[in-house]
Amino acid sequence: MKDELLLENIERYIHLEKEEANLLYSLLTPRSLKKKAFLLRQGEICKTENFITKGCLRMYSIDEGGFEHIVMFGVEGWWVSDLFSFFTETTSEYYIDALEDTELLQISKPDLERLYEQVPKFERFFRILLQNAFVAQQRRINQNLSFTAEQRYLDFIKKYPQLEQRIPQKQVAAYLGFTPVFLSMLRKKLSRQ
Amino acid sequence: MKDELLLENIERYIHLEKEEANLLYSLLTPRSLKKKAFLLRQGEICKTENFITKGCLRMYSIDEGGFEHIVMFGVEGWWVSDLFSFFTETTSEYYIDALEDTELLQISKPDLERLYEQVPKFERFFRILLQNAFVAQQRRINQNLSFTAEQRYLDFIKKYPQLEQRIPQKQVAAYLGFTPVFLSMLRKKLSRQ
DNA sequence: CTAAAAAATTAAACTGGTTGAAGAAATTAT
DNA sequence: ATAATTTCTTCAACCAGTTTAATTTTTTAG
Repeated sequence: MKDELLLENIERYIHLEKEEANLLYSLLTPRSLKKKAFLLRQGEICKTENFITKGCLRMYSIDEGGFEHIVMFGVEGWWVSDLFSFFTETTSEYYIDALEDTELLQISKPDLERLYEQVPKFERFFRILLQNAFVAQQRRINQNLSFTAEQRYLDFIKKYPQLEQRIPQKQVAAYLGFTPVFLSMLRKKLSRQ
Repeated sequence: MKDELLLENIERYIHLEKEEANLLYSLLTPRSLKKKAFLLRQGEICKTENFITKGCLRMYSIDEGGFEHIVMFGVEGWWVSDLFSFFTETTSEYYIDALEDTELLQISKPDLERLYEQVPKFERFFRILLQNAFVAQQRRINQNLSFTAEQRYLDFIKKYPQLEQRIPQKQVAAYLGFTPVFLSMLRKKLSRQ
């Protein structure tokens, strides 16, 4: 049932025969994460790509001053992992933890490479995923450069209306790049108008 | 001779037989761009991936206030294009122009797909390219969130020392996300210490 | 259900970075 | 070479967003 989420996700870009889908599932490992549990910590190597079937993750760094900065959120239907660490097998600078109880499907690097070899189509699929992620990031860089804090917030709630309801405001602030105090002032100001 | 730059670039990730390299070159078109000439304008579709053999390009947006924001630079050995526009064949929000007289090798989308089909290794190569670009962007997002303007500038000159010499300071400011005036003040302050 | 902890609000003082304007320096075109 | 244009610098007034800290509200854990 929730497996269908992954197949839907994939079939948007490539068509899979039943055996190919079966091969994929034979290589995936389900995993549950309780709220606040870590999937990855700074200094560890990210060993898997992770597809979220339920729940919500965030990937973030902690700066010298101890402040958290969120580089990405993930919810149902999204892939989340530190691709740099995963691909290069070097230690990660990021943490990934669960903002809600979360269910994942995980694939390891050797298994992913096996998959590419046996069904080259998958290499295409993961390239397309990466393209989409790349484009979303580019958009974010551009918006961080050209938008004010207020514009970025309005764009965020427009783009992820569900997400804003699900997660604490301080996480939104840590994603948008300003303080929770400032976000609170912003919201007040916007609600008055 | 400068063709070798591309081969070196590719051979870092995949090994090419002579025929495969020949096929690649048969699909590449050289192009020259005079300084200030446009490779892409907002509203156009980005028809090619572009490998720089000489010179320097920037990809940027112009906001409502008329300010330019640089999402990426490219110099010799780099690939530059609006991947979103290229992949989806939709109009671009960006401009790409030359900061110096520039020489390119271009490949069109149909030719790239021909290349993937005939030599699937290339799909791997371009996926790796995309991975690297993705990681660089993620790093930039994280730095924009966690670093001050001064830290970002110091990181920039450390990471691209050559580039800072080659391009006007105002372009550096448009990349880092602050004003040329502020950059000038920063440089003065840093030179005093 | 209650206590404890975490998150959100408010206000005031403050700071990093902007704005506008004017002159100096460097680059470009003729 | 010279004029025209673009870029860089400097300064002072200004504003968007931060900081600190106290209070209230919401969430979590037992």
